[in-house]
Amino acid sequence: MELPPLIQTFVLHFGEMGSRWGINRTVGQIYAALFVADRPLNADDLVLKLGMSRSNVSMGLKELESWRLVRLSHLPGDRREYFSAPEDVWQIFMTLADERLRREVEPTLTTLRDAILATPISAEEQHAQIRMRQMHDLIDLLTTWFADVRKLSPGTLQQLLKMGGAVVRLLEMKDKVVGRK
Amino acid sequence: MELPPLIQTFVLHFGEMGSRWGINRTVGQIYAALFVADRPLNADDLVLKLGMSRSNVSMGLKELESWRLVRLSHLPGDRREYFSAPEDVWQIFMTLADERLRREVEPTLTTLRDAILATPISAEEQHAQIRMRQMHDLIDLLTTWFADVRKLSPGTLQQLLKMGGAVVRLLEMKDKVVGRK
DNA sequence: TCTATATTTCAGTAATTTCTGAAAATGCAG
DNA sequence: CTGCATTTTCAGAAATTACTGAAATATAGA
Repeated sequence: MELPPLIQTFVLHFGEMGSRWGINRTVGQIYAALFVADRPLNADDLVLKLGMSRSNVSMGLKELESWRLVRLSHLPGDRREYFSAPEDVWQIFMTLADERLRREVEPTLTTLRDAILATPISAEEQHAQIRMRQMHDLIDLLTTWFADVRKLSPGTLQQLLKMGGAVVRLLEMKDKVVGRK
Repeated sequence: MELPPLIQTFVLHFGEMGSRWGINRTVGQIYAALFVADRPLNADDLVLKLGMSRSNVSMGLKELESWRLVRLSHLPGDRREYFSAPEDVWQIFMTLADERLRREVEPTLTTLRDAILATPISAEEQHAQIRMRQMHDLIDLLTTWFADVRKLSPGTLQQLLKMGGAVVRLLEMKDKVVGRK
């Protein structure tokens, strides 16, 4: 692995984290290397930097493309493809969240809905349905909230996040003004 | 696997999801079975329901205990340990979030902070540090926000989530009242 | 204490996932 | 077209992770 020590630590850490998140280690390393790079990198750059096989890099990049986490570009007079991570970390986070929602959360909600709609044939199944509905409602609440704040401009969203729990005081204020109990 | 079809689908789905999240398939199945069960289950119940070895169940339960996701109980005149998932799905979600923060996010923040504090020995490292700081600040913003709303009562939090992006209108209202531009 | 029951550990095996080199496919430049 | 640079595919090898049965350990009650 041909990387400055500071970057190597980061790349290795992300490899480990990747494997804890169902993304494999080398894919994590590739993304980390692209993320900190000061210019787009081609597949051979990554082979050199990360010390893995060409084919492995190719598969890793395909995987990252399927997550919409990399940008493709070309250099004049160079046929090779160059890859980079988006500049805006906030956008990277949103893309990641969107993909996880689509790949994991949505299928789970579908499974839950189907099970909830089925006719229970025993008390055991009836209780299971109650539990599944609780889980469904929680996931639904969280994803609906996310889809909603997702639409805000990054600036507004950031402002909102910085406020944290303090927004509650505003709610109370509003209730007082409007006159709710 | 000795489970009613409706429950079996749920258990299998959770097994698959578990393996996408760095939690292994059988641990996911065990938790799913406990989650929907209408009474606490002992290890042998799980062996019967899920068709896996006694030792595998034992290891899975240990893993779930380390995530603080199961409750232990005993039946009068029965030495065996009985396991159950907490009643409150909201609490389960919070525990999961807390553990993931502790195990994954905090070590990542530490790695990032260390790298940011190091002295860069090249332009490449200097650029990497800028990127790492961007990532650090985003993760820090999100975790700080979470720690803050985490303290709210489930009721208040739920109310807040239901509002979604609408809270922004309140912020604007406040700014108008207070007189900010 | 001893015994019976329950749980955990762990070494070996099985299953799965990751990784590689070689071959095939792609696609641009001439 | 043809030739060459580049990327992708894929079958097998390597590495990792999961799972099991058997043995060890723990513990409640007699």
